[in-house]
Amino acid sequence: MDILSQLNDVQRAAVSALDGPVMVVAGAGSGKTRVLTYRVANLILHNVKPYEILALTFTNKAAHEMKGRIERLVGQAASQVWAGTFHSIFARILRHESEHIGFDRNFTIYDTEDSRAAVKRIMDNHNISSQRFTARAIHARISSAKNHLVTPEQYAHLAKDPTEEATAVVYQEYVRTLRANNAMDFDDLLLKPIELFQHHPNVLEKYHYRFRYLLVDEYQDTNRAQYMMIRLLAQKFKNVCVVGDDAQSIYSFRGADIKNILDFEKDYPGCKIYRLEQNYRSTKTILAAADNVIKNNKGQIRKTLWTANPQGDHVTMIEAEDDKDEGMRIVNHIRRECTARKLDLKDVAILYRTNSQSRSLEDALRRSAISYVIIGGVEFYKRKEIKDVLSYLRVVVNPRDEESLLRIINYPVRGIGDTSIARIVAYAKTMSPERRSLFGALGDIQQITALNDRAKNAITQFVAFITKYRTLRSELSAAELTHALVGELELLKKFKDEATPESLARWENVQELLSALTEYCADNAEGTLESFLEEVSLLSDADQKVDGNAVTLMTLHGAKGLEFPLVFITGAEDGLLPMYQSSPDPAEVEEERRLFYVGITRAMQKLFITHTRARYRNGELTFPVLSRFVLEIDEQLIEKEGPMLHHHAATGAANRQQNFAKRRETQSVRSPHIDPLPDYENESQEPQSLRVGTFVVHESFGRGKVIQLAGRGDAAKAVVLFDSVGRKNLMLKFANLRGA
DNA sequence: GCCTATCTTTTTTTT
DNA sequence: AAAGATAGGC
Repeated sequence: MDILSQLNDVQRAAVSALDGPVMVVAGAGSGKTRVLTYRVANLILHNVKPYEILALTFTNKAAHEMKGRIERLVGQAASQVWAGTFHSIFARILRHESEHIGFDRNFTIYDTEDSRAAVKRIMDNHNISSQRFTARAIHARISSAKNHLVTPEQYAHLAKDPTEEATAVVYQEYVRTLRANNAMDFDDLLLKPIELFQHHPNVLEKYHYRFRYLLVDEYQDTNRAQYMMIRLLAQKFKNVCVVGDDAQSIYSFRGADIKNILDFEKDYPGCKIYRLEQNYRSTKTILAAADNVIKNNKGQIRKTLWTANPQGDHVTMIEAEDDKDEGMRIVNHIRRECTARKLDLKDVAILYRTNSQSRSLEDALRRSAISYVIIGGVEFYKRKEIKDVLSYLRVVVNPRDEESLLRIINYPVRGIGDTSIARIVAYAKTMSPERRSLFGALGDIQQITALNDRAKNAITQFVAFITKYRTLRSELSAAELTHALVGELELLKKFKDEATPESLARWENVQELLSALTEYCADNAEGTLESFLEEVSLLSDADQKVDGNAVTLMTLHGAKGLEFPLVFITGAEDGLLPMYQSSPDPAEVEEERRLFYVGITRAMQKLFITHTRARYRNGELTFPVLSRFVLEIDEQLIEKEGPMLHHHAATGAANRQQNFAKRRETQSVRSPHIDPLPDYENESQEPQSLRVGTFVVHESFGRGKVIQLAGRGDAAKAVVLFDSVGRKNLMLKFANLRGA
C-alpha cells in the first residue's frame, strides 16, 4: 500500500524522514496524529522492527488509538510497537529492572492523595505545623523539585525561606518513607528510570537498542524529567521525532517546560523541522477567532494556520444571568443545533475551566433528559470505598505499603484506634532496620506489652486475614481473590444494611469495581492483581471510555487532542478563565490564553462561548466580569445572545467597555432574535432585589424595614428594623426574607 | 475507642 | 457547597 499518497506535502516529508532528529510543529487540527501513525507505519514498511519503536503519548487512550490506526495501515505487526504514556511505559521498565534500584518489583504506585497523606504524616512526626504549611503545598513543592530533577540534598542546600526549609526536611524524609514502603509516586516513575540509566550505563545501552526509534507526542507538555529521559534514550541513535504545538502548552503547573520545544533545535543540531499549517478541522471563522486570541502571546513559534474549509457560522457569545441560566441556554442550543445540523449528542462537547462547574450544567442536562458523560471529576478509582478495597489489595501485594495499611487497619472498624496504632508504630521504631516496618511489627504483636488484649486479638485476626489472601494469590485470579476478600469483609452487606442513599451508591461502586476486575481478568489472560493495580493507578481521566450517544462534559485540559463539531466553552469570565487568585501574573495569563486557544480549536463547525453575570463559587455568589480573552476576538466573527444589560465590564480599560457597547449595536442588527429571559420563581433571594429602605417579611418577626446591607453570597447580612421586635442583624442565608 | 456535631477552609488544571 | 479537622459526649 502506498501510504504516502494519503498525506499532504509537509506531512509526507515528515513521515519520510526516517532517521535522525525530527521536530514536527503541528498546529491545531493539522493532522499531527496522522503524521505520527503514518510515520510508525512507514518505519515498519522500511523494515524497522515494530518492537524497536517506542511511541510516548499523553494518555493511554491516545496510545490505544494510535496502535489501532497503525494496525489498519500495516496489520498485526502494530501490536508489537511500544506505545503508552511516559508513566506506564517506565513503570513497566522499572518493574523489570527493579533489582538495580533497590525496590521490589511489586512496588505500589502512590497517587497524589496517597503522597499527600504520607507528607501529612511526616509533617506531624516532625512537628511541622500543618497550620502554617499545608501538606498540599509542601507536596506540591516536593513534586516540583522532583520534576526539575532537584534532589533532597540540593533542595536543602537551596532552601532560603521557612517554607522551603520545612519542605527540605519533609522531602528528605518523604523519599526515605517511600523507599521503606516500597512505593513510588508519579514523579518517581520518571525520576527513577533516569537514575537507573545514569547509574547503570549498561542498562541504558540495552534500551538504546531496545528503542531504536522514539516518537513523542505532545512534546510541548513534557517536563524537565521527561525531556532528560528522551535525551538519554535518544543519545546513541538520535532517531527521535517529537511532535507538538507550543501554542497548546497547558501543563506548566505540572512542570511542563515550553522551552523543551523552543530549544529542540539547539539540543539536536541538524534536526529537521516541519511545520504543519493546514488545518483540516475547523471553519475559517473558528480558526480566525483562535488566531485573534493566540497572537496576543509573546514568544511563540510563529505559525500561520490556514484552512480550505468553509467560512462557517459566527461564534456565538452567550451572556447568561447565572450558572443555572447558562446551563439552560446551552441545552436549548444543543437541541436546536443538533436538529438543524443533523448532529448527534456525541458530537457536542461542553468545556469548562474547573470541574466544579459541571454541576449546574449537569442539572440542566438532566432536567432536559439529554444524556451526557462527564470525563474526569471525582474519578471512580478515587472514591473512598474503592480506595479502601484497593488498599486491601495493595497490602496483599505489598505489605510494606504503610499508607494503604494505615488506611485499612481499622476499616471496617475492628477496635484498633489511634492509640494502639501509635503504640505499634513506636514499637516498629525499635525493630532492627532491615525488618522495620509496620506490617512486620504487627507480626510481633504479642510482644508489644503496652497493648491490651482486645487490640492484640484484633491485630492477630487482621494479620491472619492479610496473610491468607497473600497465600491465595497463587491459587485465585485477581477477580476471584477480590470477590472473596470483599465477601469476607462483609462490605457489601454493611452498605446494604445502612440503606442510606450514600451507602447504596457505595454498594453500587464496589459492585462496579468487582465487575471491572472480572472484565479485566477475562480480557487479560495473564492479568495479575499487580498489573490491575498498576493499570488503575495510571489510568487518566482522558482514558475513560465513552460509549453511547451522549454530550461530553470535561475540563479544557481534558479536551486536548479531541475535536467536536459543536463546542461550548463555558464560564468565559475573568478570574475563572483566565483563572487567577489575586493579581494576574503575565506568564500565567499566557498559559490560560493557550488553554482558551485549545478550547476554541476543538470546534469543527460551531463554537459557543458563554459567561454569566452571577455565579456561585465556593458557595459564594460572585459577579464576574467578561473574560479579557473574549475581547480579543474580532467582533466581526461574533454574534451575541443574552440580556447584555448595564454591563459592568469593569476592570480597567474603559475602551473595552465601549468596544463592547459598539458590538451590541452591530449585533442587534445582525440577530434580531434574542431569547427572552427565563422567568425564575423565588427570586427573592437575589441580592439585587433587596435594598436599603425596602420592606420585608420574616417568618417569625413579621414585617420590617431594611436599614443596612453587607456581605455577599452566604456571608450576606442585613440589618432589619422589625415592627414587632425592633432591630435585628440577620444572615440572609437563613433569614428567608420575602418582599412585603 | 468511637461517633457525632460543629467549625474551618477551599488555587485550577493531572500523570 | 463540600470536605476536612477538631472537640466533646458516650
